[in-house]
Amino acid sequence: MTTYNNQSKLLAAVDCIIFGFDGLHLKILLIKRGFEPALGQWSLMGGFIKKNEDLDEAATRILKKLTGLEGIYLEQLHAFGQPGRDPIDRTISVAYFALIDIHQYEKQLSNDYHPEWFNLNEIPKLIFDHTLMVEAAKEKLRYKAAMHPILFELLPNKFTLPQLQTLYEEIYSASLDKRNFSRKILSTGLLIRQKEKDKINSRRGAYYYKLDKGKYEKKFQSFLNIIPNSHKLR
Amino acid sequence: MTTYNNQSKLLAAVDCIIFGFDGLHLKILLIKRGFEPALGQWSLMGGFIKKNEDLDEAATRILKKLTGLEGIYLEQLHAFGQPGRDPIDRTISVAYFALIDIHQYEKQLSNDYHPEWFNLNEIPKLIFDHTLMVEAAKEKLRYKAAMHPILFELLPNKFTLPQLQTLYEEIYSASLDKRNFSRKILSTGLLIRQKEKDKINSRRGAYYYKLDKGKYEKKFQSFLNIIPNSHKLR
DNA sequence: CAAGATTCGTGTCAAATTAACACTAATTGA
DNA sequence: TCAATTAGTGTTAATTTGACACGAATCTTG
Repeated sequence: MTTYNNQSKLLAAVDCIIFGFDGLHLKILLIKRGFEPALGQWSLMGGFIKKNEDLDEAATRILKKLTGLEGIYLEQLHAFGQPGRDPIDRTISVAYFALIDIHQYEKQLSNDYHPEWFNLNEIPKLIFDHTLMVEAAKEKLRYKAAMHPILFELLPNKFTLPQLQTLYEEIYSASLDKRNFSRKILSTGLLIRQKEKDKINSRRGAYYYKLDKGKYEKKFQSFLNIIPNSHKLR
Repeated sequence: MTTYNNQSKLLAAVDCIIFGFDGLHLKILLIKRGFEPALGQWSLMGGFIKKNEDLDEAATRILKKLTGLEGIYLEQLHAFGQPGRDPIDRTISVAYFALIDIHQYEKQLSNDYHPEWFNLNEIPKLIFDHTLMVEAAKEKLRYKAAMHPILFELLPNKFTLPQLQTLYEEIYSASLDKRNFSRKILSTGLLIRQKEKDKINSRRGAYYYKLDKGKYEKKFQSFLNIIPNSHKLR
């Protein structure tokens, strides 16, 4: 026997939950589905896995197709395989979540997909089980960000501590003490203060910081405890 | 258009990494593959996903087929989809990991699969990408157990603190201070001390404990910090 | 150009948590 | 009954955490 007989084949797809942060709110990028079924309805960006493509490759390809971006933080989230989740044909979808700097994205809007950013609490009805996927992605992002220095991926190359704090506050719907926050963040040693200040968002101006890339790679697995009592969440 | 034309279909499978603990060592259960290709080689227990089956269902079915057990801790680990990972036909496999009480298993060995338990550091060469899967499962188990009270799943209904400590020590290749260990574990309030003692493993005997199931469900998300400096691991 | 408004940046202290550490108690087997 | 083994427990010092408030820098406006 050199084939697997009698096993039913099915379609395999990838869907991407793309997070961005506009300085105030955490958002995800949705598209208007361009083909039947559910043409015109809001959907995650996705696509079928090609014949000679690995899952990660497929996700990277799809992310690039929508955003034009490469070298993005991308992580496999979960495989979804309910029979009937796609009404047309049995399809397993492997969901990925991506964190992008929303400003890099905005520069190049040229798409057939009519993509739009939605605040997390204003997400429209989505096709299939995409709402489930988004929920799972939100949860995983919160889980992971409580322990790993991951949220930098949502900010520009240079960012300020107030920006970073706002992002944490948005993600955890919590307000944080800025003295404790900066103490914890700076104690990781991951940030390098720049000489320039951001004078756009305040009169006085806040120092820009950059990630220490070397330490970032090494320390990625380190656990932060940015959110006081984050272990009591949920 | 009411079908997805021109998309290539493929096979979808589930593979299970089954962990057990014999009181001394953490082990995984492997089988001798019963069909070509790679007949007779060591492999994870797995199977194709059926026509009307969800992924979790498939994993549950496969776990039951091998161990006879139901109601087992089972969690999706990762989807593996390298083209060519199965030399016969393009197959995506969704890996699950399971934690079982090895003693419940031992009671009923009656299998065509010739299953055997292997210590984690004595795992033989496995087919396809199963070695990768096992590595990922080990890592995830260590990650998760550092923060969630999950290891009880590997122990019998009644267990002693020394047993539990040995399990933690085995998983993290660390030796722990038993005073600090018991303080931390008991402070979760998850354990209920029984009146009987385990007189098998020591002369003096150690109290048995049972899980407080109610609190366990509620507190599952709680973060423990059993391993001092677990955040410095890896 | 002075006064007011805004937001940034920083330090202390008390409370809680953590890690390090050693001895007595219970039981069995010789 | 003595020796050997393993269980069970408490204190202290160090570290980490959370709560808390004010002066500094800069821009705007009158």
